Amino acid sequence: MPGESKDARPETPAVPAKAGIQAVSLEQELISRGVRMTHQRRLLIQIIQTAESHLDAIALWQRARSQDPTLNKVTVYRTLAMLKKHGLVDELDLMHLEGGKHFYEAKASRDHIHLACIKCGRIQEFESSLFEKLKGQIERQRRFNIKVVRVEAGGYCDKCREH
Amino acid sequence: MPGESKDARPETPAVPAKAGIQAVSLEQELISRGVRMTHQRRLLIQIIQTAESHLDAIALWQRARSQDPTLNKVTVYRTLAMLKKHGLVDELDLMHLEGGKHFYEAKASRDHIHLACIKCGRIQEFESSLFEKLKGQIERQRRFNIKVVRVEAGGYCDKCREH
DNA sequence: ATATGTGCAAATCTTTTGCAAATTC
DNA sequence: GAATTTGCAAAAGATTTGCACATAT
Repeated sequence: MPGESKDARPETPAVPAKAGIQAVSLEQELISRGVRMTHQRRLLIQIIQTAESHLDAIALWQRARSQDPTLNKVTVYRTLAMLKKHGLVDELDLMHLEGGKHFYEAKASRDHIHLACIKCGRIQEFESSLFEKLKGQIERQRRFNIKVVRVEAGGYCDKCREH
Repeated sequence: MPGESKDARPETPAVPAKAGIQAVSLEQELISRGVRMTHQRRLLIQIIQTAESHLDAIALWQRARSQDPTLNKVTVYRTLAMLKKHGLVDELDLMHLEGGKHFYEAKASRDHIHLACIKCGRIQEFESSLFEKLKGQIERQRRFNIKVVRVEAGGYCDKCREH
């Protein structure tokens, strides 16, 4: 399983996704990159693309199993690793509100921030041009070539604010 | 066989020692909050405060053990949970360059961004007033009461940039 | 035909839990 | 002395690996 993991750092650095891969094109995108398509992969990426919330590996597996009961958990991890390597999904922690789980979402056209309410657990998304500016500042000032960014905030949402 | 031993990437370069809450005051802070002090806790917070890099639970445990060989790993996890509960440490993932580990640092006086190089593994810190503005924008526009924020970027550092 | 992906079982790693003994206030 | 914390052993989760078999191109 070359390129997948054993070593923490991917031996082949992730291929960056150009910002903005449309929902429909994930499969096409993979094919164009020479990735072999299997029905397991098709099923998994379809679920990821249409999920209404952020799924962790097990949740994704459970949904996939309802369509194909033989699909193995390991295949889910391997597929996620492959998508990550291609920069087609973002991996989130959502402030560890649910322990050490990792959550996934199809790479959005524009980076967004995740706001996790520590009281009710709701996850909101937030886009901002300031965020884009901030990225530009980092790239310029540090000459750092950003491939992925993650911003997560934990706190109280409007409905749960303490007075 | 816990620890950094199996990690292939060179030891992460030093990151400036944290001094958000002054070295001496973490213990005072805990005491003032009615937290019972034990020599285990004193040892652990001293290590966290003086660490030159971000430590995960096992790395912290190994350092502590060299001072007190009887200190149990479980105590490390429990102490970290306690510090997190009091908001005295920040928990980081550093873009999962090292798998699912969580890293800790004493809460700094000013939030900063972590830049993780996906090639050499170096972690840089970055402060910016744009970041402060962004937080303000989130709080106002979403009426979201931020308690913790984490910004992490993965990419190529100035020394590892491609081309 | 052949490289690549999958399922299965087992291994790793990280973190959590139950409980008796030790420690702090 | 009562409440809290620790160590130890064991459990629980999450993710990875080795290998024979199945599948895609």
